[in-house]
Order: sequence, then structure tokens, then C-alpha cells
Amino acid sequence: MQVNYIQVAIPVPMRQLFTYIIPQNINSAELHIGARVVVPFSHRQVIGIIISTSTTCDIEDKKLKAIISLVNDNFRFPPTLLNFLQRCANYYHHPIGDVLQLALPVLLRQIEQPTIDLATTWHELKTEIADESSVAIEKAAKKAPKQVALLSLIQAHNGITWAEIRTLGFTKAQLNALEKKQLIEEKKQNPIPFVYQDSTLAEEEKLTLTVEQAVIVSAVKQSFGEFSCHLVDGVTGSGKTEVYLQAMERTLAANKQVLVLVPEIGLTPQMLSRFEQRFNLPICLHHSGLNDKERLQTWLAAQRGTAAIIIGTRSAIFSPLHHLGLIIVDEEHDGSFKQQDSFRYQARDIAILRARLLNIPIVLGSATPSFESLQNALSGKYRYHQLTKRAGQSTQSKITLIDVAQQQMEHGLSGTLKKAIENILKRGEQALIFLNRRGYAPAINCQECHWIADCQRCNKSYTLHQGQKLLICHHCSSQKRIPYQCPSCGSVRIKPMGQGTEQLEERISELFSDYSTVRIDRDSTRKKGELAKLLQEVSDKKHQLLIGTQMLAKGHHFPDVTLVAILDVDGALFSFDFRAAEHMAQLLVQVAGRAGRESKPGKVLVQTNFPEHPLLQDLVNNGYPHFAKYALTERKQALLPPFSYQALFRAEANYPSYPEKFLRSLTEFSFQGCQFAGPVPAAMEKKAGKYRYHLIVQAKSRKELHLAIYQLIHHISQNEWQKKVRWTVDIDPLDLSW
DNA sequence: AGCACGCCGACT
DNA sequence: GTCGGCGTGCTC
Repeated sequence: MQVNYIQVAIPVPMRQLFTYIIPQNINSAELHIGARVVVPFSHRQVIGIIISTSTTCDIEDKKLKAIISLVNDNFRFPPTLLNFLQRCANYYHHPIGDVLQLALPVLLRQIEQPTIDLATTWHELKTEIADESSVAIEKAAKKAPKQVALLSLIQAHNGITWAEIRTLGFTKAQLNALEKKQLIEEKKQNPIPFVYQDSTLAEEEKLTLTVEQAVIVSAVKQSFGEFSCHLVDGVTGSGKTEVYLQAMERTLAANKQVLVLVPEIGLTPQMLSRFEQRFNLPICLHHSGLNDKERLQTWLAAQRGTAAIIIGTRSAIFSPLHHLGLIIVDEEHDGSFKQQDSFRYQARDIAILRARLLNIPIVLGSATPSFESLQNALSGKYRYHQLTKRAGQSTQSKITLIDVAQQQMEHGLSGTLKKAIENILKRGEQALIFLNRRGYAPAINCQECHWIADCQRCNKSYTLHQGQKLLICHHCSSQKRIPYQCPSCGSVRIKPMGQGTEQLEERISELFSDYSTVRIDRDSTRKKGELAKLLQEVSDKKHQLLIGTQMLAKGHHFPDVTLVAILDVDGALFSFDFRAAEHMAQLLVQVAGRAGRESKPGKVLVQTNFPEHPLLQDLVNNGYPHFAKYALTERKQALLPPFSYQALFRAEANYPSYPEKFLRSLTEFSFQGCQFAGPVPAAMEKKAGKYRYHLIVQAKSRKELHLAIYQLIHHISQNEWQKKVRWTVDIDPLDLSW
């Protein structure tokens, strides 16, 4: 059949494809679906992706343009990946061009194509003077044992890549030294997919599994080659990583790739090193810290199958893994899997979709599963595995509530807490104090007329940053000098109100002046490497008191911290965000898991005005799994997710009436099984000078929600207010406050 | 999202 | 007089 037209996805936020004519000089047989083409678009040229071809077209020919060229680098989206990306775009009602763009590394989105280097491989260089050099090697053996070891590695594995060499612990310097001595040479050749190598060393590293662990490993191994979703619900220290490692073996042994998604790559060096020690296979990291070239390399390694394991943050789910055999999502409850701007996907959710489309197993792991996953596990949709026993002798930290309603407070610390801190300091241990508020004070006000310094663009109070001597708006980042006099009444009695980490640090170091205090938050770790440095100082025991925000709750381990204090937990109990309690509980349990070690279990003290609150009581007395089930019954009664499905329309404009009217016009339609809530002003009604409104659509089923959103978006295209506002839709929104 | 066009205010 | 601010409209 004659192909006359192609439909192309263009990287613009438009929910449509664009049709192009095929010019004489291009052979239509070469225009494969998923290939990239250069096309004229508006006043410029862009890279588009071929989605379909056709023989006829209802747009008149004179409106159509011809494609300029086919990008000829042998890469095109394989049908399975393209299908997956289209399903994602569909599910989130996001423009397909934008989604496909995300799945391409920056260098391949540009019209100027990079010259893609063939992977270089290393080979033994055999020369006539080989005998002499072997003498030289013997001599060198004492001086440079690493070089000798590397040489024998290359002799054993001719054609090894640099990535593999690095994985095995050698440096570029050692490699260069051998090349200089003419013992090895570099060859450019097409990379070949990895081949599993059983390492005897790795066998020794392998830990003996507990019965619980062994059951999971065998369940995952048995689902090799078929879709199944496993939720591994295991307390910190119960050996989830060991389960992942052993579950991966079968996949890798079949020369299939494994994708591991983690919330933040910077937090998992321990995990990476364990992977490297266990598998004698190339591992690639995929995260935002890579530059464009490194990203392309990782992407190519995934696509060509040279990488066996890809460890990455949420966007790694779009990697073009040719031989993907298993997906692991670690800390699946973590909010960072959800992208919070433009394409608002949930990487964990679409990872499940990808696994289903590829007929492969997926493992979700967490000590504090999200209610969504837990509900799916309880209902039997996922395989539910619990790891209740800790691998070592350690016991879970105990959470204790401190009733602060009746207590005298000193700079946010109750007497009980102060005493507890004193006690552990005397024993030479460390304490960690959480306060989820950066800066010195969340506001400053005038003692005479009660004027408050507020950001005009956001209608929110400025946060005082004493260190920088500035007022900073935490919503739009605008900055202002600290006024000496009240601009309203002229008084000089301007005082900070409330407490942030900066002030807490000041007070704590006064209160415990014999000990060293360190603050870890976004402000104190702005400089690159600063976080690592401070964490090192903590583990070197240079500091006894740690003050920090949520940042500290993720990943890091503090074996010498035996006391964790949460200064204020009450906000989460009465928040309008129905997920606040879930997130608070996850934070508490995660923190509890970070502190202490086998010999020195940690203790968690939580200050609250409401120690009798049923959710808090349940969490403290019965633990997370029980709490979660209890809280789920509440969600069920209120028909909230995961027992219903939500979408959130956000709209903003320079005038408050526009977004309000725009969203109201959407509520005039009605849809089977769907309800509207709103429009309401966003929790931050005014941000950076724009007025923002929200409209929630809630449905009993996914299908009904999807249909309603589909039709609403269709209506919007004919909506008179549409042009006056900026609007977005967020499927399965996590944060209802922005 | 770009990018051009077009209409207004403030300056070398 | 022009430079450049950003509101508006269009993209096969």
C-alpha cells in the first residue's frame, strides 16, 4: 500500500499529532514508526517522532508541509517502548510529544546530532617484547599491584569495557599506565550485550536467607517471564536489599536486564556498592546529576544491552531497555516518584504498567508501604510479602509520645525532651532533632501595631533568614532586606515569630553548650558536597546534636544516634490534606529505622498536644502495618483514595476571577460516577503574583474518571476562558495544596 | 513551548 | 524618533 502521509508527535504541549507529506527524495519504506524526523514547524525546525503512516488525509494538501529529513542514527523507539509511552500519555492526559521528548536524552532531541562514539573496549597487546615486558611486570608487581591485577583481568576478559573495569574497582590512571607501557590497547568496536558471569567471589558474599526472605526470592524467581507485582513490606534492617539481589540473579543469569528505581540516587551509595560487589556485571546510574553526554552514554548502554543493571531515579523508567527482565522499586512509598511539574507521572505506577506490558515481574519494597500499594496487596491484586524479622539482633526503635499541652516549653523543647537529650549526651551518644521548617523564624512582626512582613506576590509571610540577613519568601524565593523600622507605624520593635531550624540550632547550642551542634537542611547544604561533608562529620562523631528538616529522614543511617525527637507533629493530624497522617507515620517510622544499631537501639520521642489522638495512638502502640490498616478503613468510609480516584485541575491567571470562572465552567458538565469538588482557591491562593484555583474530580472507578477527564479536555478546547488562564490536569494528585 | 507580530511607555 | 516590555495567536 502506498504511504503518502506520516503523523508526527512534536515536542510541544499540544494534544494532537501533525501530518506531513513525504517528499520525493525520501523513501517512504524507510519511515518506520518510532523513528525521528526533522520537520518544519511554525517558524522553526524540530525533531518529531513518527507515530503512524497513512495513504489518505482529511487536511487539504496545501496546508501540509513536507518532512525535511529522517534522522539516521539507527535508533527508533521500539514498538513496546512506544506503546508504553503512549499509554502513559493517555493515562495522564498529557501531550504525547512532550512525553516522548522525556524518553530521549537531550543530545538526541537536537537537530544537530551528536557523533556517537562506539564503546571502546580494552585488549591485551601482544608484542615481540612480550617476554621482556613479563619481566617488567614481575618487577612492577610489588610497586603497582593494582596494575598487575588489572592486566590479568584484561588478559582474562579480552574486550572488556571501561565501565566494567571501573565497576571492578580500577581507576582510569591504572588503565592509562598500562596503555603507556604498551601492555594493552584500546579498540573501537560495536558494543556487545552483556553476558552473565558467575562470580565465585560473589557466591561468598551471599548471605543466608531467612525463611521469610527465601519465600519472596523464590516467588519472584518463579514469576520470571510473566507479569506479577510483589509488594515487599519489610521493616528497616529486615534485609530487603538481599532479597532484591538474590531475586535479580535468575533474570541476570538469563542475560536479561534489571531496572532499579530509587527515590534519590545520592542517597544510595551503599546500595550501589552492594550491587557492584555481588555482580560482576556492568551497572549504570541514571539521575539528574549526569551531564548530557553521560546521560546519552547510560541511555545507549541500556538500549544496546551493554548495561546489565540500571539504577536510577524516576525518569529511568523511560530507559529504552532492550532486554528488560525485572523491575525493582525501592522505597515505593516515597513521594519523589511522582513528578510535580509538567508531565505529572508516578514512576512507581507506570513501572507496574511497563512490567505488565512486557510480561515481567516487578518488586515494590518499603518499610512503610503507601496506602495505595498496601490496599492492592491486601485485596490480592499484588502478591503481599511481609518481612517481620530483622536480620540482626536489633529491635525496632520505640516511639514514645510526649504530651506538651501541660508542659512548660523552652524554645520548642519540653522539659521531658530536654532531660532525655541530656541523658544520652552524657552517655556520649548522638541526638537528632527534627523540625520541618527552614530559616530562623517563619515570620517577623511589629510588637506595636502587629504588622507582619509579607510577600506581596504570594500573600504569605516572609521567612527570616538570620544567617543571610534576609527575608525570603519560601513560595516564590523573592528576597527583601530586614526592615529596621516598622513600615506601618515606625516602631523599631520588630521581632521574629515562631521558630525555624536556624533558630533552633542557635538555642540548642546555647542550651547544650558543652556539645557540638550541626544543622542539616536545604540552606546549610546548598554547596555541592556540603551534605556529604556534614554527614561524614556526624559519623566521625564531631557533633553530638543534629538538627534538620525532612531531608534527614531519607536514606542516611545514623548508628550512633540513639534519640530522635520530632518537635511538632500536630500539623499532620488536622491537615486538610487527607494524606498528611499517612506521610507523618511514614516519616516517623523511617526516622525510627535510621537511628541506632543492634547494640544501641534508638528511641523516638514525639511532642504533641494531642497524645490521645486515635491515629497517633494506633501508630505508637500497634506499629505501622496496623495503623495503615486502621487508617485505610477511615479512607474507605470517606470514599477517599485508594477507594476512589482523583484528578486535579489547576488554573492560574493574573486575575482571581479568571481561573475561578474557567474551572466553574467545567463543573457545568456531569459525568457518570463522577463528582466535582470546587473550584476552590488553592491553599496558596496567590503565588508569584498569579491567582490559583483548584477543581477536584473524583470518581468511583478509574474508567469513569478517565472518560470524564477526556471529555472535559475536549470541552476546554472550545472554552472561552481557556485562553485567559494557564491550566493543567494532574491525575492521581499527591499534593492537593499547590 | 517557541516564536512573531503588534501595540504601548521611557529613553540613548 | 527607536528599543523592548509582554499580551495574543498560531503551529500539519
